[in-house]
Amino acid sequence: MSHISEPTVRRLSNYYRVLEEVAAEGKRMISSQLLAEREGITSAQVRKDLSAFGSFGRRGLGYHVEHLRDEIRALLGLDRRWKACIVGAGHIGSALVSYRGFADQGFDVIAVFDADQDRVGRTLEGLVVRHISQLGPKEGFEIGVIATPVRAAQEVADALVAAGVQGILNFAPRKLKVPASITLRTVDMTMEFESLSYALTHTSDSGPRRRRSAPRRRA
Amino acid sequence: MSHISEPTVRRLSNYYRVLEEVAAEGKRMISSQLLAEREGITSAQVRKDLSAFGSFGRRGLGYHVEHLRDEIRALLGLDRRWKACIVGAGHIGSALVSYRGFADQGFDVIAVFDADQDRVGRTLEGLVVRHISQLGPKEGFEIGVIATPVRAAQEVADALVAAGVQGILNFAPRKLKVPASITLRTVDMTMEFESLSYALTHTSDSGPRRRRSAPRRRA
DNA sequence: TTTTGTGAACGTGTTCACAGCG
DNA sequence: CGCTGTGAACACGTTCACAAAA
Repeated sequence: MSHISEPTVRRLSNYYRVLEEVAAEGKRMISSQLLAEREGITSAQVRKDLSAFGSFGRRGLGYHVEHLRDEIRALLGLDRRWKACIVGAGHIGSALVSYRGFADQGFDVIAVFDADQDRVGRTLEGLVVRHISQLGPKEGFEIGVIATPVRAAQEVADALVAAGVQGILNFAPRKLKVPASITLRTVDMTMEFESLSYALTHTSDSGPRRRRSAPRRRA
Repeated sequence: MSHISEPTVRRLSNYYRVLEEVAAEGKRMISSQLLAEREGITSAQVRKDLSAFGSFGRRGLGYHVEHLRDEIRALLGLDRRWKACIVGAGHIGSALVSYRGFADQGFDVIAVFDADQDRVGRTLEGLVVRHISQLGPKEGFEIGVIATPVRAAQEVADALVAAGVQGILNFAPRKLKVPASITLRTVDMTMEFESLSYALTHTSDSGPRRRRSAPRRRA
């Protein structure tokens, strides 16, 4: 199974959700063609992705829905739970603590930290917000979630690494530096806003109006 | 400037943030090399990206920080404001209404909708939550943000399109169908969780433990 | 016949390396 | 000399097309 590309893992995530739906609909088998249609991709892509992990299908029949779903669940590591903490009890941090999807995917949020004394001591979903200085290796956090303002993000990342986490989910719009042994995923909403803004500016109405002078051509 | 790839636009977003920082530090010029280092990419990538839009640099000197920052701001369409509404006043929706980054990037959230009568009438950041049935074309929303549970997402997307939005920012973990003329960007946290879970499962400790029986080889 | 699994062909995005210009 | 702008080379991911299996 050598090396798996990032896009493949992301699509695996999608297949998993589709398979859950299809299983709920009671379908027993599904072809790569049908899976592909739900995702808006080609059937060859689906087969390539899946074949990177093994031979899950049966020629002439397709894939067994529940079996494939369970295989993918295991591949994604969703058949176990992770001990997670959230740093930052502001708007986003609070929303994340309450977010059902976290628990559903196997993330147990067992602590919330913040640097602001006004927030320390408050209760969020049954968890008392603790001061960031209490973040340490004793509680065995495996995953840390960064939901702080940008300026604090790198410092918090360092603290999480020192506390022994293996993975970090970063919601601050900044590229963070972590040791190679730590897995980092960043959810950068700012980038999505700007990508949307770009697309809206450069489609339909009036096009990419050039400010000042005439359009230059390259030599 | 023909066609610009999605990755290029995303990096433009990053360059913009770096340039804001560098400008604040008082630096006048910056080379593609230095810009690249901050992003962890190659200098050739930076030059290729920028040259797709014009010749912003000076050979032997580099790029003028403030000038380049302003050019990119205009390219991303950040030199204007967008009228936006948020649908879903739950945890995530509430967090987004309060999110500073929205306003900073030129998004003016001027309305919040929800389907739940218990939430309708509440106030979020000075905005009264209104019932989803009031979502219509009269207020001239240009961008709609979906912050509802998955099951409502497609229906809300349809309603936003009917209300005349040009772009949709979707926070529900589902691939939505919208007309080709509408720009859709999805922030799928679930996918990031799962990608993180995958990475953690397949690195370091014990590797990708195979459940049941021996690994099959392909024929 | 249907549909998978996969080598080969293709296309797209990244990196190299250097000509060109300040 | 320093650094940009860019064609050419390269790497990587997607799609094609078909042999193999049910």
